[in-house]
Amino acid sequence: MVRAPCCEKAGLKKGPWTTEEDRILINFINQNGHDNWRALPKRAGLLRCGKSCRLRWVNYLRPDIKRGNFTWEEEEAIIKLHAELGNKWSVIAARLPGRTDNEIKNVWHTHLKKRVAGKSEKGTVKVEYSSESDRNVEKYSELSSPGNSLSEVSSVAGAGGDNDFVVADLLDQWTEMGESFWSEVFPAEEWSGGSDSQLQFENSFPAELDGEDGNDFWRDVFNRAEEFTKYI
DNA sequence: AAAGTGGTCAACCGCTGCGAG
DNA sequence: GCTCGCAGCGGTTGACCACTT
Repeated sequence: MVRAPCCEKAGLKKGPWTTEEDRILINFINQNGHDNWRALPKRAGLLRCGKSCRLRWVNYLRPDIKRGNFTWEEEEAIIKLHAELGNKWSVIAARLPGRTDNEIKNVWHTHLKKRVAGKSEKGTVKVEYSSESDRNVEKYSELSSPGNSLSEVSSVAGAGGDNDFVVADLLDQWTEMGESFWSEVFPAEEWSGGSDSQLQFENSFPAELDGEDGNDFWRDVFNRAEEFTKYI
């Protein structure tokens, strides 16, 4: 038996949403919720299929969506999570509050994939750094790329004898942080900021990892990563 | 200034998993 | 246990924009 299409094709609008349609959808969901996407467009008076409405809401209109460029931390988180989970965009998105699976998928295909591929090509890549901190950032990111997943880094570096403690310490701290950080639920309002959203992200790290300026943990990781790279 | 090229991102398509009957 | 309908997911497309030649 052939399943009926998700919506009748005739009479339903496709393509970019207008501001008027957005307004109607937002108003309707604010008043009635979205318990039934299929019935929603009819009830709201929209000439769209339920799928289209859902997508528009989830990826664009939801109030807790964090707009703007991805921060470096977010990009590195995506790289790390992708190395662990593969193309499970919705799972990755669930761990990056305010970001959508579609957005993450796009950013992966547009730049992160190339970044990772470039690094794994020969192990090292010529990169021009605008500052010393950028250089630390690059070194740190090498540790978490798919070519150097944490488990692989561990096994490779683990043969280093006396230097094991450096690796183990770094990984322990990262793992500890990872478990609590990624599973922690952040209130949506903390993520719905405007131009200062990066600051909000930085300030959202668990308190135990947070230093005087909120970035001591990351700085420590970068410094340790730099030290770590001497041994590999 | 115009044409060509590449990057970005919103949106669509088709498939899958799951719950209800 | 089976079928159906639905929401959700990941892959892909295409329009738009910026940059280069």
